[in-house]
Amino acid sequence: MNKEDMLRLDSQLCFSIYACSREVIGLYRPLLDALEITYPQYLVLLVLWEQKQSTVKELGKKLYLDSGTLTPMLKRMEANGLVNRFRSKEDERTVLVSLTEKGETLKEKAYCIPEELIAKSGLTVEETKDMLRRLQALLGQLHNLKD
Amino acid sequence: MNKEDMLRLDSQLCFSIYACSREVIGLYRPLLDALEITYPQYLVLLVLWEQKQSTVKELGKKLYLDSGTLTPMLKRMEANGLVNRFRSKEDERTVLVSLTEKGETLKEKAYCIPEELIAKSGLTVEETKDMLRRLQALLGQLHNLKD
DNA sequence: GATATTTTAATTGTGCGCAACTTAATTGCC
DNA sequence: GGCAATTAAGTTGCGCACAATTAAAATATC
Repeated sequence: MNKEDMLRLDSQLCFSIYACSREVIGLYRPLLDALEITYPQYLVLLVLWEQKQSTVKELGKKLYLDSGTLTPMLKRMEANGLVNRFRSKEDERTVLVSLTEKGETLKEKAYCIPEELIAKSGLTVEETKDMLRRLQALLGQLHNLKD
Repeated sequence: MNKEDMLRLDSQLCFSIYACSREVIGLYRPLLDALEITYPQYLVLLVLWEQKQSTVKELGKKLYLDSGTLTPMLKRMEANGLVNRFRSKEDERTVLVSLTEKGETLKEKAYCIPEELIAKSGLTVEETKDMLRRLQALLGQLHNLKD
């Protein structure tokens, strides 16, 4: 395979990966619009619906985002009444993030999102789980490559 | 599967898809930094290296980007001396984008990108092609879902 | 126990991504 | 030909991403 073909292959891969993630976000958008949240905000809420409270650092680790992204985003979410932010008493450096009543309640409306998307995609739950497994394997590989 | 488990599955999928595309871009970043271009600019150049000239509309179709994203990006690339932009004579609405000498030359430096990444990933060319096929199939499915 | 190092958020600045809107050219239709 | 509808870019405004820097608290080292 010559270098011209290699570059063409790279180009197709770059296009596909880029477009895929944006298509997925585009699928969620109308559903998330109904909850008046964005996709990254949905990710934060998904974490908080699981564990009620988190720190900025922990959110960053789970979502692969840094404070430069999270701080303004969490401030917007606070302004929209979804979360509370306050400094930890034990360690004044860390900021704790928790759900408000409104943020908690939003979970009820969110249950329909995976249901609608799975229905729309025509995938079975097992097929979806399999896709997840492959994605997570890929993510693990990618993460290790950075060494 | 109850709705709680469905939401958990959705959450893992959302995290994985989001993180994957950002990890990939992160892999390219150091290589693209050397060329002083960003990932989306690399995508534009990949198109122009293939066909020398394109329109904003055509670029948007290939990269799934609209003029609100492309116009300022192409202006930055023009300011960096990578591309020329000019209105078509036949149809004054359309803007043609072509490579400058500098943009053309950059291709030589870009050949090493797919080589380095394939080497780093440990994948064979065949495995990479297979991954591309699966990605393109997924992209096609996703695109059809919007109906 | 004072000082250097590390850790955690916040801030600043640049570049997308996209919705909504505007402007200007072209096409359709009568 | 004249006018409405369509099409292609551009503009505006907001929300991420992320690099680089700063500020403040905690920890390590001596």
